[in-house]
Amino acid sequence: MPDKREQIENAATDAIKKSGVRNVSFRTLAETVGVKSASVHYHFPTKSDLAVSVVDKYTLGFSEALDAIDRKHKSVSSRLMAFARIFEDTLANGELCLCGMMASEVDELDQQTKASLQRFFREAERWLVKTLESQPDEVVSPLPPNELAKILMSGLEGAILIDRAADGRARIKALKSFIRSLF
Amino acid sequence: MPDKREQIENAATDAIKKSGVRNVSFRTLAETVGVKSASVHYHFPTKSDLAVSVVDKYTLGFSEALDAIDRKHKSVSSRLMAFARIFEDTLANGELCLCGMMASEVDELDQQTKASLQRFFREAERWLVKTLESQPDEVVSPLPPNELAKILMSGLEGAILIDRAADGRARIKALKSFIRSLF
DNA sequence: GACATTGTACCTATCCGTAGATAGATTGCT
DNA sequence: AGCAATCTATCTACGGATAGGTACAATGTC
Repeated sequence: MPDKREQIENAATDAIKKSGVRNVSFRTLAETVGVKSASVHYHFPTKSDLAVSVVDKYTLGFSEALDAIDRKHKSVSSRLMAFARIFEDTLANGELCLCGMMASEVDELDQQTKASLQRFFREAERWLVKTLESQPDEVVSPLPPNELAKILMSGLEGAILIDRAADGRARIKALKSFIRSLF
Repeated sequence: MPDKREQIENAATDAIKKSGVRNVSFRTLAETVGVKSASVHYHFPTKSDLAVSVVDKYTLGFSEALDAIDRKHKSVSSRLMAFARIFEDTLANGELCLCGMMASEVDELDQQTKASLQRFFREAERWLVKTLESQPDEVVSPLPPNELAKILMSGLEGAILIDRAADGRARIKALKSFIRSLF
């Protein structure tokens, strides 16, 4: 059993992916991990502290997943498909990408949390650009890697957003078709 | 000055586009239009009633905007660019598409509201398919209209979601490049 | 035309639940 | 003894929702 602190972070991550920061309460979080809400405040004095920790941890985990993709897959196309599969799995869990969800709440986030959030998208897109540039001849598209990366990221975030609301997975499938069409 | 009822709907629409249904309160809404919260409950007994009305009204307005596009633009490419511009304008206002925002809250919506929400995406994508099929030779893509429509819709929803969080408009621009690349 | 009835659109006041946050006592490990 | 982690108890705030009342216009009836 990990630290209570870590359990709280994990519970918060799950809850936020399902219904956002606003819907996560210290009380519910506390019940989930079996402590009192005051104890949650001990580890994370304010909700903002919790949000920043959760985003940073998520970004780290995402980054590690990308490293794992680089190790397991060698072609650009299989790397991109593996990238898409991360989103597909998230959708299968009835969740959104944590940062996609929090992006919808950006109006209510403080500067620190927002900065962490922006870092997530920057890093994800940076990996996509790096991947697309690694084998320039492999990709057949008139669009530069820089723009393709943003199209893919936006498309995948939007796909799970809509598919989840529509109780389907037609959009994530379409995004995978799009990736295949690039090769 | 329109009906109070309509004023309430409009105020709710604006507020939801900025920070979601959860963040809209009967009290704030009432203050915005200059009545008491009980009066808002008079027009919309529950929050769900309000949400359904707002989504349906938004869908109607969106549909009318698409009709206007059909009247003003004749080529597929200019129609799609005009479609993208709807999202671009929304982003410029610091807002999300009302239904994109509500899609992120789908866990907390009741069945009626969810059904209305799904109708919005169905209709928007139906227009895209119809538009893409209207001049099959004009579009150069190996992907079927059906999938292209979902890619475009997901991409645009995701683009404004991320761009708003990132204080930029790079992603909506990339989506417009994508549309141009289809011709 | 006059009077009673009903409906519309608001009001004041209040209920009950939940939110984030804090103070201060308690426990338990080293 | 001292520090970390947790507790109990409580505060203030705001949330949706409801009860019950008022003013006034519309409608129906004699």
